Amino acid sequence: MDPKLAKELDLRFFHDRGYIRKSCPKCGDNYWTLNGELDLCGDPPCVEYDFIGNPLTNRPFTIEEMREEFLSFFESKEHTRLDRYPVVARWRDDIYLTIASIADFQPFVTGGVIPPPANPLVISQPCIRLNDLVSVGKTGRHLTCFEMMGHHAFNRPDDTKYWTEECLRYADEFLVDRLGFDRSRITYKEQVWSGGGNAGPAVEVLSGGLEVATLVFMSLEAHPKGEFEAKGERYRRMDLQIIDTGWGLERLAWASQGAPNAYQVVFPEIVEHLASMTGVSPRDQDERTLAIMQEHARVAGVLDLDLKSDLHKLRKEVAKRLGERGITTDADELQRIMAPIEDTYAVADHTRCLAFMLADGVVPSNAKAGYLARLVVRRTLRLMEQLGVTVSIGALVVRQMETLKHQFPDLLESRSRVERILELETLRYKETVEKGSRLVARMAQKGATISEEQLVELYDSHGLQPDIVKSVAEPLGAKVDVPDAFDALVATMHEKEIKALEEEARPEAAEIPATVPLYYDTPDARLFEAKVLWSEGERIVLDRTCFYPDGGGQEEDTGVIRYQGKTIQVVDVQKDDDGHVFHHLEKGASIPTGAEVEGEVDWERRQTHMRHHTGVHILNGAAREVLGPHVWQMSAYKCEEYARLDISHFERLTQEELEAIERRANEIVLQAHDISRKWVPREEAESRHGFVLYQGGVAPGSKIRVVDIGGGVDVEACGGTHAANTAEVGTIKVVGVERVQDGVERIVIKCGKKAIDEIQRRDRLLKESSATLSVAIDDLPRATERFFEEWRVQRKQLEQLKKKLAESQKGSLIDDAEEVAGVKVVSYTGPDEMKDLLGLAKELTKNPGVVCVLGSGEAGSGKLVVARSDDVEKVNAGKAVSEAAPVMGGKGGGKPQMAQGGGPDGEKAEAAVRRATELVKGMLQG
RNA sequence: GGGCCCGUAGAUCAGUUGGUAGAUCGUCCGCUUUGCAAGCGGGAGGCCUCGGGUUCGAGUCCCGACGGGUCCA
Repeated sequence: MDPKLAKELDLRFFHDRGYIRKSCPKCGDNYWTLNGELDLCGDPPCVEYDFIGNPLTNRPFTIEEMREEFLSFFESKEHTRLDRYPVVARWRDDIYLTIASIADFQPFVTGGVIPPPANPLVISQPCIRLNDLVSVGKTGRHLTCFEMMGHHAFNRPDDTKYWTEECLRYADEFLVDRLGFDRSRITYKEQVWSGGGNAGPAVEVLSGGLEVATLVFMSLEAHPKGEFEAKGERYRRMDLQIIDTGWGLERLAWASQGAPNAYQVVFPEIVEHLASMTGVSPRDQDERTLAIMQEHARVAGVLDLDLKSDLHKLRKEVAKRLGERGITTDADELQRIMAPIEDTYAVADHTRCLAFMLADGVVPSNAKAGYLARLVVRRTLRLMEQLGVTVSIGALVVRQMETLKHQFPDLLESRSRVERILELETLRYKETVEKGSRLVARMAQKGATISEEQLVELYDSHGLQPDIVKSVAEPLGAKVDVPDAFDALVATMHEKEIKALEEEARPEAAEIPATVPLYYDTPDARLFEAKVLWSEGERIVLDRTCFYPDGGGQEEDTGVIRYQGKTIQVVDVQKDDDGHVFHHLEKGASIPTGAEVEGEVDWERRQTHMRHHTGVHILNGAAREVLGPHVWQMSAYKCEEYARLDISHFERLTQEELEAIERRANEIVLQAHDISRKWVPREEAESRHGFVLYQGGVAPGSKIRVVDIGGGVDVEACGGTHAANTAEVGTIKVVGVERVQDGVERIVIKCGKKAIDEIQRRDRLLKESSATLSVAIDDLPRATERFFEEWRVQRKQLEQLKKKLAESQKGSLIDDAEEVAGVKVVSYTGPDEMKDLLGLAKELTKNPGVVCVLGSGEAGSGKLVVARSDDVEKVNAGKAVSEAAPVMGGKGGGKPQMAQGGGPDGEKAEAAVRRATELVKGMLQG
């Protein structure tokens, strides 16, 4: 640790109260304690839990009590209490899920871009971390979904709240005076924290072997020449000094109860509920089992094993440790006792995780954040199967919501949607397993073993876990070898996929001032005068411009720039991160720096873009109204020809839903709502509209441009060009839907004139079709159906007629055939199709002793078929065709019994037949 | 955002250097049986997802679209 950072943790708090600074002989970290006899630092794996059966507090707290205790304590210290943020980090583009309380305030508050919503503040933030998914239920402390309680202070040079000394005093007062912790059982361990480009000294608060809090003093930012060093990176002091604390709500409550694991404390109700169905209650067990469970908890918590690949190792290790404590057992017994209990805990945990994820609007999918939800759903379903839990996963998740309703009443609002989603997900999962099982069954019947390679393919392409494969294949008598490190195997396979993305080179123009965008303040201006600030080749930067650069899913404006009487086309407009707008001129053109120019935007194109962009916002608002608040813009694109909007939704849009959305969107157009487009401080916009603002992604900066249609019909942070009133959009016509990925529907629209063009085009198509069929447009569906049906029947009849024809031809052809070496050689040239020739050939060669050479020719295409009865082994049809087809300028081939060929010179078909016949005769005689 | 797999009869799936599309189940008809389960015989049912390309010839090879599945970040 950088000594300069360690010095910042050399606090009066420690010295005044008689703490001793020690170094842990096991991990080498420094820590502070009042207990002079203490040796190890108090952090697992250096020590084991000693609070199990020996609570750290003077009374047990439930989760609710502990949360309230914490929040109200810091309220009494002038902190403002905040409501939770969603577990889906909509305000971030670097993470999908909220993983810490500080994540709520990154990057804008922590980056000093906007002021915090309150200062100092306190919050209990539900967080989701899926990294340790496999450990959940087994270690006693891992949870996918937990509440991180945090008190945060944001100190600026001119406005300081509090720093290290106060932070430690608060911790001491809260733990000792409020909760009744024993001071001598608390150690404070010195750490360096870093993440997301920031760093700072930190203090881990440990007691009873449990880390109950981390106090981070975020005060550094990454800088190559910084004076501080942390974990190999250089950092320098930043203006903002942030108190970032994370207190584990579940851990505190757990420690206060001295329970064997966190799960019984966090969701006692749901665990009991599950136990009542499976008969595996963690409480209701015989003495020995209880003892095993208790010891298991103590030991499992500190073992740092890779559970993914080596659960068996954990069991063996625990069995060994239990032996040292006088309980004789082995890995198999442990597995038998612990697995159902661990699975029960995992189900309890996962369903709570899903309650938050789904309520906050995650739509399960095969990609992105939705994939994480599906992953958890499928894991849970599998565990439920193993446990024999028969209720639906939806019922369990709703039950979780019920138990959480006092603290988080909003969860239940989405109840019906969540139930529907989980119903669909359960169906999908079952289908995947069924389909996969059939596949495995087929593999298993054929061969003896299912290879490693096949296992990986089954998992990777068909979503089948090796244990499912095993359970299907082994009863069928096949062998399945599951490698120990299966997950690692899959991971290495995927490593090869990583490809470097090519960055598009952008010109450097950082030395000049940013271009003033005129398209925001005067959106109706199409003509402007400006000065060239920078010029290189065909690219120029102006001091101001009406040209909208490519961005926000909206294509750039085009138009012309006039200079010295010349009119130069602007073919592309791009913006860099520093606000320079680059105008790309037509090929070969250039304008020198310093020149005064006049620009004119192609107004037709711009207006179309505006209609399409506003149209997309309206469509988004309409979709949210029709389908629900889980609908979220996943991506959007607007160009001159069309616009498209990708939205999250859990099933395919039906025609009815699509029409309802289209109808509502056009209603909004007709209602002629005014559209306000204003730059608003970010925090103000967020507090007024919430994170729905960030439909189109998170915009940077302290001020964001809020596009508000009709005072709330749709409100988004957006930098695009928009109409002033919805009526200007004209018409919104949905022209297509597709499914981009599971849970994401793409709606393609055309607006205004483009909508009319499209409607007219479709009208023309209908008219053409109806004219061809000579029916009225209204009768088209029925008529096409009838025609298609007739065509099908007639095609069938034709086939049968041809077959009969071939039969009747057969007799005369055989009669006329030349006989060579006891074999009848049929030679024929007609006007037939290839298929008919083949049919005839088949008919002719049914009887033994026949060879036929059939041809047909028309201008541009000649065909040749040679076939023989099975017994005429001397003749090789393939050879005859391949040698005769060149007569028609073509090629051919096939099997010895039957071959076909052809060529472009159709008029020479007869010659080809003659040639082939000669060849056949030669074979018969030779 | 990236990778992999799939699309053939109502269903589940075969389809072999590219050479006239098959099986099983279901369905329909007949026979057998007191009836059921079933058995035997026979039949119907296919724009091989669509559009391009290569080829004398494509279900099969190549490209694209559409529809599904799955894994990873």
